[in-house]
Amino acid sequence: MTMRKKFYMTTAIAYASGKPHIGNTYEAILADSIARWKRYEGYDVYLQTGTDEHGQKIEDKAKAAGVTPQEYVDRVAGEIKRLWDLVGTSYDRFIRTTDEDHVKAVQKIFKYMYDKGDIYKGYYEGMYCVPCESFFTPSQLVDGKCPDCGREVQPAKEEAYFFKMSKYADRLIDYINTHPDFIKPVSRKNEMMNNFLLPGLQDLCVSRTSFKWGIPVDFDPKHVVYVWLDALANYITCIGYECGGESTELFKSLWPADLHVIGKDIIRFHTIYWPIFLMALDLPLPKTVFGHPWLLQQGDKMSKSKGNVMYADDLCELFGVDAVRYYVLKEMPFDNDGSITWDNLIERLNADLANTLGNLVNRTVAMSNKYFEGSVRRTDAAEPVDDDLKKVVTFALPRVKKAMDDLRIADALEEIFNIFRRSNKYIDETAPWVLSKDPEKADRLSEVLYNLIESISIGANLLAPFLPKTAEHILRQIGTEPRTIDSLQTFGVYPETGNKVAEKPEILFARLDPKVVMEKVEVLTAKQKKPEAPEAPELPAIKDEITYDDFAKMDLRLGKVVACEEVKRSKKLLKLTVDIGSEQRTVVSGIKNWYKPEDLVGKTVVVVANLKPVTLCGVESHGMILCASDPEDKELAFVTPAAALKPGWVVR
RNA sequence: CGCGGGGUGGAGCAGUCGGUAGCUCGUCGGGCUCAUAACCCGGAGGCCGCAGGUUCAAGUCCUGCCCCCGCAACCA
Repeated sequence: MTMRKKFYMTTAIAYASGKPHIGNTYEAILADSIARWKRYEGYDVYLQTGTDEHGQKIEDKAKAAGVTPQEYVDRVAGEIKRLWDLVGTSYDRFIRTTDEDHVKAVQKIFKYMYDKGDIYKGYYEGMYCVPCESFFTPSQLVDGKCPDCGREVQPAKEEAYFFKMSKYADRLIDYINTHPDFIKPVSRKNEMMNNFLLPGLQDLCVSRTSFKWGIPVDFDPKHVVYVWLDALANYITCIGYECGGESTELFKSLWPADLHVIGKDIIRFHTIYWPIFLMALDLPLPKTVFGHPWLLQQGDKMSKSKGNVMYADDLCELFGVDAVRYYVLKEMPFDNDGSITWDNLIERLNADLANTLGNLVNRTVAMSNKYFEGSVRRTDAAEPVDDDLKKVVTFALPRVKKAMDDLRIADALEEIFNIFRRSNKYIDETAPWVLSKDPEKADRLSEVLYNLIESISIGANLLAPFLPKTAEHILRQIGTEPRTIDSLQTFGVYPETGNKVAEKPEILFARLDPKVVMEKVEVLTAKQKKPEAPEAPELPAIKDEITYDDFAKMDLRLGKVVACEEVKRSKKLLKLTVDIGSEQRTVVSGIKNWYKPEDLVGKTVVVVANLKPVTLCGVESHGMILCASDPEDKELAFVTPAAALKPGWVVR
């Protein structure tokens, strides 16, 4: 008996802060398709997915919802699992980071790293907001105030645990350089190298005391483990890794992972921190980390505030699971972001699923019934025209295989659909309806239909990993069962005689009428938007009371902009030269998105004249220009006096 | 001069080693009637971002410039 080769793959675990949109769900579909393909190829696949349930954000959301964090994540994790199930994700375990085995395992890992000396206790320095109990780096502050509540912050330091990243950096650089398959697509590899590894890694703060909702450090319970260390560890804890002890057989047989499927936004965590954590545990590194692109709605990120969110359950209800799977798999390029729009969706489904595939199956089954009462029989009445069909059909497997090895799912689907396109053409070439008029041609007609059914059979088998239900449906209609992957390169495995197709062809995918669909979409999105309405951008709370003396500390002056230019290499900064009467000041302001330099020259603005200078993108800024904006910074304008007053006059 | 990716017919993309510019959709015309107004064939539509250079020959190599997008750095 031969052991089948194992293939351990994972998705990222989904952050349980809210309902995931179709872009998030895409990852589950993508991973599932790869998993099913690998299984079909004969691998013993273990697919891991789940939810990431700790962290401040979840603690806050729970508080806002008036429930405990556990209640909150129970609800969201349930929703995520439901969606993953809905789209057919064939996972072996759905882990939750609140699962008891995971929690215990993470505590052991933390302890092990600490004992080993890779984690040490130090101090986290930053600006602290007392009411919020939060630390911020200077860059996170808004106008020098707490970004959450807008109150004063003070320099403080907090006890924290740090991980010695630098210790393993050289080994990691070496690993990445000698393992070209480690980071895919390669463009991401350079990004990581140049931005993080080569400049030198900072030690990473791996514990928090500012919130409670996390895995407690068991030997120092006022700390919780940093969410990323917690989350990344799921890849080993879920299969039974026992730190400093005997891991399960499952773990021993599966680790190292063959493939982590993740979004491109978290490549850094998976190609830098995760491998380094593994090195600290003396575990081998995963073979490939695939950072897939994003699915965008009309080129925009989906977000609730934009009101353009599409959810997997809505889409499945409108179009069916396989249609949704097909779209996201097909429309996603390898290293560019894909896009989903209602129009595209409808067009794609009509053209490929309804027309090319659905109609092919339908007409073939209909002809079988019409001409032979559904009986399929091979007659060997071959003609040269058959050769190209057979060639295309039997060559599909190696092509699909190649595409899948490169993780090019869209290309794989394209190859499969070539079978169906070629088959449609074959019908035209052979014109069965003409053959049917000549009783002498009955054998030839039978052979033509056999060829078609065999082609469809091979195509359906190839399609199964991507569109499982559809494949099954097709096979049922042509009266056959799934077959082995190797048999797909042989034309004529479908029984030569005695099989029957379904008596009545069923519509595989009905053509969609854009008008009808859009009406349903309107209903859906209207429903979505309603509860959103009260959530409209709220104004920040009024800050704590101050005294007149506090106010008087500020020196506000009118200034006339005498020159203005962009700060090069910056995205938002303008460098202004402002005449404030007594002198000319250089002030840097982040308003490039709203103003062009020439718009500002000659304008009178209000300058905070006694603000401590700072350097921004290499330019020293002496002061600040007062501006007003909405909470989301969509609109912004500088403040100017109602009459033409002189530069240097005091504002109070 | 921070790093990297990209600009190809209306849309979305391919173009490996430089050698007549392809695919899917849409569009126009034709064909067919087994089928879900579907299927098949054909046409139109591209100075392959701009400007130079190397070459017998460049979308493909080199140089410069413009624009977009990631990542990094700052919205005082």
